[in-house]
Formats: sequence, C-alpha cells, structure tokens
Amino acid sequence: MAVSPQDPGGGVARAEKLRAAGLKATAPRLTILEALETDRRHPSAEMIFESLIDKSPSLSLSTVYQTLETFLQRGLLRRIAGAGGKLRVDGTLQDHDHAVCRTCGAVFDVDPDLIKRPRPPASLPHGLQVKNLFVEYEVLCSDCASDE
Amino acid sequence: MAVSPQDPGGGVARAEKLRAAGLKATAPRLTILEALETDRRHPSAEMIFESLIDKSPSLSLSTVYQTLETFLQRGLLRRIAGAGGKLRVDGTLQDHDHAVCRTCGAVFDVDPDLIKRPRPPASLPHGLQVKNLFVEYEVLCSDCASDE
DNA sequence: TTAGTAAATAGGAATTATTCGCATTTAGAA
DNA sequence: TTCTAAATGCGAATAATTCCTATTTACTAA
Repeated sequence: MAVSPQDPGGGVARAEKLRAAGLKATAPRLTILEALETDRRHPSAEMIFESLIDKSPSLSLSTVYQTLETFLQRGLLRRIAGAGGKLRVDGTLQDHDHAVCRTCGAVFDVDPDLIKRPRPPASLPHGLQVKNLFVEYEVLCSDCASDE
Repeated sequence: MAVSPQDPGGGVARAEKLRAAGLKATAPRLTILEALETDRRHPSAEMIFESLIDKSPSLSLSTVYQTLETFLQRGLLRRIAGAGGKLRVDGTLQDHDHAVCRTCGAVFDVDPDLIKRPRPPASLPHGLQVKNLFVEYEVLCSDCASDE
C-alpha cells in the first residue's frame, strides 16, 4: 500500500481498498489489513491476533478468523498450508512464489523472476475462472537437509 | 503404481517403494499407501481413516496422522491447504497441478500440459534444495462464481 | 445531519483437528 | 531364530477453528 504525504500510514488508501472489495472499512479490518501488509512471517490467525492485541485490546480472535476468511474470499490474501496443515496466510501484495519445506513445512518467499513464468489460461475445465497463478516449490530447507 | 501379473494388486511394488524410501513396509503403511494412490478426493486424515477402517479395523487415526507426516517427509505425498487451512493430501503419482477455489477452498486437479512448464532451478537462495515444482491456480469455481 | 438497517464484532462456549505418551507389536537385520 | 529399533494403537491432552448471540458500527438515504 502506497503511503503518500496526504495519507500518512496509508489508512485512507486501505479503507478504499476494503470498500473497493465490497467490504465495510471497520477498525478491526483496517488494523488486520495493515498487519498483513507488513508481516512477512506467513502468520497464523493467532500470530496476527498476538501482534495486534496490545494496540487493539478489544480485538477478538474470532474476528481475526472471520476477517481472514473474508479477505481470502475477496482475493486480498493467499492461503498457505503450514506444517500439520494449519492455516497460514500471506497478505503481501507483490507477486511472489513460495517454497515449502517438505519436512518441516517452513515457507519461504521466492522471487517470481527466477523462472520464466507461464501465462495463465483465462479459464480451466469445469468452469473454473482463473484469478491468479503461482509457482510452488517443494524444497528441503538447509536445517532439514542436514538431518537426512 | 504398476500392477503386473506377478504382483496382483501391486502390494509387492508398494512394499519396495516404502523400503526404497527408507521405511519399514508395515501393514498400515501399505494400506494407507494404496488408499492414497487411488483416492482422488484430496482427502483429509479422517477421510483416509474412514475409508480404511472397515478393511483394517485395528487401524488407528493417530497412525494415519503419523503415516501421512512420514510420507510427506519422504516426498511420497503432497500437502494441500484445504478450507480453513486443514490438512489435505494428494498421493497420486503423476505430475499434475492444482486449482484451489478462493472462496470455498475446493481443490481441482489440473493437467500439467495446459501451460508451458517452467524449468525449476536446482537450488534457491537460503540453501533450499528444490525437489519439485508445481503450479497453483487461484480460481473461482462455478458454484462460488454464481454466488458473487 | 440524523435516523435506519444490514453487516460486523466480541466474547465465550462448543466442536473439531491434531498431537502426545506409553505399553505392545512387528519388520528386518544379524 | 533372536534381537532391536521402529512403528502402532489407544486414550488422553492440547490446540485450532467455528459457532452463537447480544451489542456495536459503517454506510445509506431522507
């Protein structure tokens, strides 16, 4: 989210982004959206909640879950399969790919220009509308490689 | 898994596959592996357990969880982020890609030849060893598209 | 402005998914 | 065969996610 002198912190732009997605620009959503834009940890719902609870003491964990689900449905967020299959999200805006460690499930961001990117077809069989295309690398991270 | 006249059902080949991966060829593993090879539902641990409990009444759910984790680590299985981030797996052998519905989380198999497949680099920054590369489509399935 | 209204939130309880601990069993090596 | 590390089954424990509902809030239109 660009931050201009007229919009320190980017709050106005974020509110517009929410409204453009057909959502009310509520305080919890603005806070969560901001957190997501800057959090590079591929956080879980709990991690987001923890990172915000001091600034927003009335925020509830179930609101975080609900909000993530809403954002996912509007394409404001990517879902990642973390270790044990638990929910992790990625709310950073720029296109990038993910590498997931086969053994420990750790997720790493990968520069999308490392490979020649396929052009996505507009639609797929079964009437699937393509919204985005990402590359996922199945990897062995250095920690896990040394255990083998 | 190929089935030859000498190995009806493919059990011997499966046992070899397990041993090749450094694992003991136990009865639960053979059963689970067979189920995974044929189950196209992108099943959860529970779904696999349910599909086997009649034939293998002594099988336990925690063994299914453990076995899936083991198979994942040996690359016998792919992990998928299902709806709500719950664990789903794909144990079908052939290369293929996945389309995941943004809204409901449904997973569809996609023919890998639909696009020009990028050649994976052998390694990535941070000492990541690349084992595999898949394409993931973020889509809207026809059910969810009609709700919008 | 200021109601009116549908949508969103908080909080806790309920449910579901996953992991753990440990006694028993088993595959494969010697 | 016998031995041993690894794997299993079971139930209990924990953790993650969803559900319920009274209250609050953003936006709409008068």
